[in-house]
Amino acid sequence: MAKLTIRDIAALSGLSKSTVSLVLNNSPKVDPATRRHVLAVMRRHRYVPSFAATALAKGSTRLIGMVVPGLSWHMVASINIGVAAVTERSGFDIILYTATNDRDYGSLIDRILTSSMASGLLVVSHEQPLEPLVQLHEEGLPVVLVNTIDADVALPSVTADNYDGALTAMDHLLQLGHERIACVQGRMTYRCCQDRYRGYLDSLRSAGLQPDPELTKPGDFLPEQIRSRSHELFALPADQRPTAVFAHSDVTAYAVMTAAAEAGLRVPEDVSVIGFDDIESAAQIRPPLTTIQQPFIDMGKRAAEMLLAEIGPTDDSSEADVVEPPAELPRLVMPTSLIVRASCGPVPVTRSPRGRSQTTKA
Amino acid sequence: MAKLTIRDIAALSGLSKSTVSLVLNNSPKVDPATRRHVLAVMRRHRYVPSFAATALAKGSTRLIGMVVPGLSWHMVASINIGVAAVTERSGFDIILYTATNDRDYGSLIDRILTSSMASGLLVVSHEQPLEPLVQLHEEGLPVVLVNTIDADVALPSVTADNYDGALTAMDHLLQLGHERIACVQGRMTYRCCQDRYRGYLDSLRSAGLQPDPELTKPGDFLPEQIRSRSHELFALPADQRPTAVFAHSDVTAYAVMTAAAEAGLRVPEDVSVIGFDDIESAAQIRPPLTTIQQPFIDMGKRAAEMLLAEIGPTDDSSEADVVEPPAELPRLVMPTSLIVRASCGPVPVTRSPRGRSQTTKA
DNA sequence: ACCTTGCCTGCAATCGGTTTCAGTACGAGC
DNA sequence: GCTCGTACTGAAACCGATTGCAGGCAAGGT
Repeated sequence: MAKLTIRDIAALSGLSKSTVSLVLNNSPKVDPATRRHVLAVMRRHRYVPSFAATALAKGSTRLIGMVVPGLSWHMVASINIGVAAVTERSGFDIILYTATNDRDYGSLIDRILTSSMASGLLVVSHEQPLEPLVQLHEEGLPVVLVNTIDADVALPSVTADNYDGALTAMDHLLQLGHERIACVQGRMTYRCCQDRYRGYLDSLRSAGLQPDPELTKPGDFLPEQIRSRSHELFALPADQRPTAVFAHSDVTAYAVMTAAAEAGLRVPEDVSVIGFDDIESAAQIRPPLTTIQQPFIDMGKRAAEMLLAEIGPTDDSSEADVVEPPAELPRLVMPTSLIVRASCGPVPVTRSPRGRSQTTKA
Repeated sequence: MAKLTIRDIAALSGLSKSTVSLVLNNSPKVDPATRRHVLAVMRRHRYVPSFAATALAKGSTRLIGMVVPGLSWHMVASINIGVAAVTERSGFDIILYTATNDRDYGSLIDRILTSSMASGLLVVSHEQPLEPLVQLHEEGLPVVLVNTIDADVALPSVTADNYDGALTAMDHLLQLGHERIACVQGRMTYRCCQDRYRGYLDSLRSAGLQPDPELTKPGDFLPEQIRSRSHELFALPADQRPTAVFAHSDVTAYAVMTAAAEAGLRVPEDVSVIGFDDIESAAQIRPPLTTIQQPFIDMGKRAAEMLLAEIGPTDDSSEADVVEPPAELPRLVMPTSLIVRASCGPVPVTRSPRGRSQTTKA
């Protein structure tokens, strides 16, 4: 009943505290037979070393903090799968910080890191200022940003190649013959959305097309707003109306498709829609959504690996000029991939009868 | 640079270790002025007491474990919002356990609880055997089940009233005049799905209708399977085809609607579909889904509150016959609510031209 | 018979707090 | 001038591990 301590295990197995501790720490200086015996005793009595005591003595908790903007996004759920797979394998556990609106990040980070509650921090899609993190990182605290939304900060990060993804999406539409391609943006304060929009613009321009400001609509990931702005798009006279829409996310694409249906337009016959993310339901809706897949699970894995690598070597390297990582900040940019389903088709034949010349491809 | 300790703060503020500790623990025995001074010194030097040391000394981590089956479900995300709101307010943090396929639950639970890493456990929609948890709970370890899928176990729990929700859903359909109502089931090993099915059957029977086994289809929450089984439903001859479908979840309802569209049936004109959950996109799809809302956020809150209540009173009550909670296991069953949108309509008039006699309504 | 080597013991310090307790300094109240 | 209460001190024990070190004991090599 009363919690067992290492001392009890020592007594029960007829050995000394030191030896038991050595067993716990996989020291090679213990006879294999003895080790087995001790482990058997532990198992029999369901002994598990005190987490707090171990943490205090070792100076490390084997806990990593994960800050997320909420769990409801596909992205977060997927990243977590990757992270969990890696941390679990390495015997780390995850402290979850759901970043609600009003939380005070400064003190949160202090709580986690300064109290050495967590050995490292994984920050997913953070909307808050990152300066405090940069400072802590310079002081030697492992931090990795996943899917960061900020412009370049001096922190290791793992992101998807949003710019290239946008290029790929646009390429797909261009190859189908579309020229009047609209863009329904996500939250433009996010780096990823800026990148996607940059890709949109560059792609048009390098195809010799002039981006039409009329065809760019803010959406901010809000279904209602997306729908009403899409209606503006579809209400345009036929020769100005877009034949395709590049949506900054899959749920944005859903809303665009809904608006299209409400406007009496069929997807993909009248208008093509391409999304971004490849969320689970993308394959299930009607029509199945063509989209750009982001490798979230892998991003989670890689991020966790990077973090563990940063943590690993020196468990508490408060000694010795710690400043080794100026070498080069690891910044992983992972490739996206085009998933072709059924929401994009060739440009409607009835439209644009005048001499469309296929612009030369790069 | 080197981490500050309570001893440093004592020196810096010209006081003793004891006093500083008293300040940290909000003891009333410290002069308010002194307290302010100490706090100022702490803030100035960004001191945060060591998590491990505090945990060791106090015998409690203020960490609660949350075991979830994955983050990708709406349910889990919502429950977490509620849980986080409560724990955050009480200064607890959450250790997240994503229950992947192969994880060894026994050892996991030992790690968390026996090592007193977490002061309590919140188990969300658990598919694993619960006996070890029951045992630990009897030994005095706080556990609360949220949205449990098991039959009654001797553990405190918070669930939605799935049976009543099913009744409400069916009532809605019955009132619209439907009599041939199909049921596309979820994972029938889950308690919640059993309850929903029970509600379906009871509702039919109490309306004087004979449940038609032909109209019950397993779905197991798998979109592909749901679609193909729904096709069987819609391929039935017109007089045997269901005029309404009660789907065991919203995503199930989506798949049913997709199948309907593929079969050339319109929702709700030709067939009504009602879901269960009220996930975010339910209002966004076409047609907006009528569904039964589960109060997940509140469930999370209540569960967290129950858990904290169990933890709260006695921080480390290893003394004194701990066995107080046999009194009554708190089992909270929370009401669901019908959200009427547009996916359900009156029974089609064109159908059943031959002498369908409207059975007497209750 | 001597020296290694391998395995283990016991003791003690350490991690950074909490908590208790006897004791002190100081000002107020009588 | 005495007592009392308040606010604080300093020392010490404690939480349950890790780690280092001196030393013991037995088996094995030479």
